[in-house]
Amino acid sequence: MADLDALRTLVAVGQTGSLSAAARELGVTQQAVSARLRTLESSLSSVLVQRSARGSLLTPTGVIVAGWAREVLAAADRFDQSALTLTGGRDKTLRLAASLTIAEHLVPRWLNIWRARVDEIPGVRLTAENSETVCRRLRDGDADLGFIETPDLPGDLDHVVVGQDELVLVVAPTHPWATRAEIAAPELARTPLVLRESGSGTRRALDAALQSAGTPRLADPAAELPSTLAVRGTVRGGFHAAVLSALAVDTDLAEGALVAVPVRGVMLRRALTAVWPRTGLTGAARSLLEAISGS
Amino acid sequence: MADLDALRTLVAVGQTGSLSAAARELGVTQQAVSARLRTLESSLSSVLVQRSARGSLLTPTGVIVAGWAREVLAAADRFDQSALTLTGGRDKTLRLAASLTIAEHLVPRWLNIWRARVDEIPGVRLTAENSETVCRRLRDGDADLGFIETPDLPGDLDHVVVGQDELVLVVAPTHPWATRAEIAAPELARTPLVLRESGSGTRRALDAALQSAGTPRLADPAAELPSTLAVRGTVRGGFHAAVLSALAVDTDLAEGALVAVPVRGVMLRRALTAVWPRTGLTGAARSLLEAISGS
DNA sequence: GGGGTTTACGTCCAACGTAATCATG
DNA sequence: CATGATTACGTTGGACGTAAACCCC
Repeated sequence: MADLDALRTLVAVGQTGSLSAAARELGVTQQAVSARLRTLESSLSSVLVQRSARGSLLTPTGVIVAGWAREVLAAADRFDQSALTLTGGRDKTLRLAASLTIAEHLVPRWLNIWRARVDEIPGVRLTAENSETVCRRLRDGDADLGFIETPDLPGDLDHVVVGQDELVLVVAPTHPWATRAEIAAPELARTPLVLRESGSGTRRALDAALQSAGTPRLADPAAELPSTLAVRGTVRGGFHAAVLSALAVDTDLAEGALVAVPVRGVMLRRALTAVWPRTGLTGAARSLLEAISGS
Repeated sequence: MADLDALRTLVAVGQTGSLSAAARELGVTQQAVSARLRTLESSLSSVLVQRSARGSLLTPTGVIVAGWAREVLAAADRFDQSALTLTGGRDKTLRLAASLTIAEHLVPRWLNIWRARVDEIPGVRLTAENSETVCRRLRDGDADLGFIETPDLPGDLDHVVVGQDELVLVVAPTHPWATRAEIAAPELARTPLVLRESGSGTRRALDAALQSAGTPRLADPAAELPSTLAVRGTVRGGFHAAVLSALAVDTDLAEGALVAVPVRGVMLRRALTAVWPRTGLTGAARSLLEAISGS
């Protein structure tokens, strides 16, 4: 609805107190700022800026809209920061290889913490792939540090546990299970769920957990979808339940779009492990690991 | 850097598993989707989608980028939701009037909770103004429910406390105080701070708290700025400290862009109060209040 | 007169839709 | 041959910069 440039403009006006100053900061003409603002104001049908002959102030409405805008811009900045790690700098960059869930949710967070603790962090290049590939890259010297979520650790690499990932049973708020206090493991196992294709890390972890809890094997899935994204979408539709990483659904849970249902009789949890070659940690990798574990 | 439509497109492709399906969902031609995707891919210089003659799948990189994109889109959706409350529907809408900090940070959150708990919430119109104006609107029948953060409650309105707002002393991570265990109230009072103009609610609250703690009056400010936005920016510059609402800086604190320093010897805290006319609460207002307090 | 702002106008690029082409199961 | 993707091309609208005018201390 509202484009990012318009929001950035509003915030700049709020910070500087003048359209022209905001224009200088943004590197556009003052007229462009004026135009952007009027477009934004009309699209919200609210007056956001009190213009005057010597400076402009945000109206009360402008203040709160600018506050809301800051949230969006912060999210966009985080995206840009994360995206930068895909291409990475040239030399002296820290090369990370992480399995999907970790690369998506945890690595950006860790890099943020690292940035806050260390004055100047080196460039980072992040690649996302499955656990076996992560380990192969480390052996081949194509990566300095890896993160995996499988229980089976390779013997020829050093490792340390850096966190836990919990799997949670989620349903839409309208689903019958949404109001259940808990679901017993066997009932979960025999109910058709929305699942990733077999072989996916999350599905293997669920399988393994149920098996070690002694419940019957998983029922045939209600649907088998190629991505967590698609699974989430289907669950929000309201007809089926799924088991997903807590990391993947935490915002949905916080917003109330999905509901977590406790499962009794099985430990749905797996360790997240950092791995690196026996030849040792590079300085940057060691520094990052320290930042992660110190948090 | 990346525009929202491109991100939306990527997510749609991930959910549907095909460019054409995504195009239908987005209401554009399939060619447009193809073009958007290629622009995005080249701007990130990464392959995000594995195209094939019968469907397309996200690459591992595509999966994590789509995940990051979802965060941005969720933030944008929250913005749109909040922005809707500025114009509001027509009749049967709940008219809220809130002071700035509450309107900016809390009302959107409360409405989300309300939405999650009640099947269908009515339209909402939100106006932001200072506490006196909020009360006047309630008396005049121009609003159904108000939220204020002043300690002085008008006697002719009903009220209930709905939360607490904490004021926190914040500095940049590079500021000398960033590593201090605590600051004593008198030291805070005699240090020039970055403040809002006198008369602002936050400044009055700080003044009152220090006074009731028996410390000397506040020193002359290091700078007097017209908006919290500007104050935040100056503090991030690193030279000065400020006292701001915890609500206004929580994301900065979480990201490590600012550091909170405990203050000893003074209670920097104020109640957030819902107020409404003696004539009673409307049904919608009562329902909202219940959702807030039940959370 | 020196910020600060708006109005007017011409330019240009980026995004889209139509149409034709290619690939695959 | 139906489905899905790309390439090619012409149109257009929105966003920007230049220029001129206005307003207030």
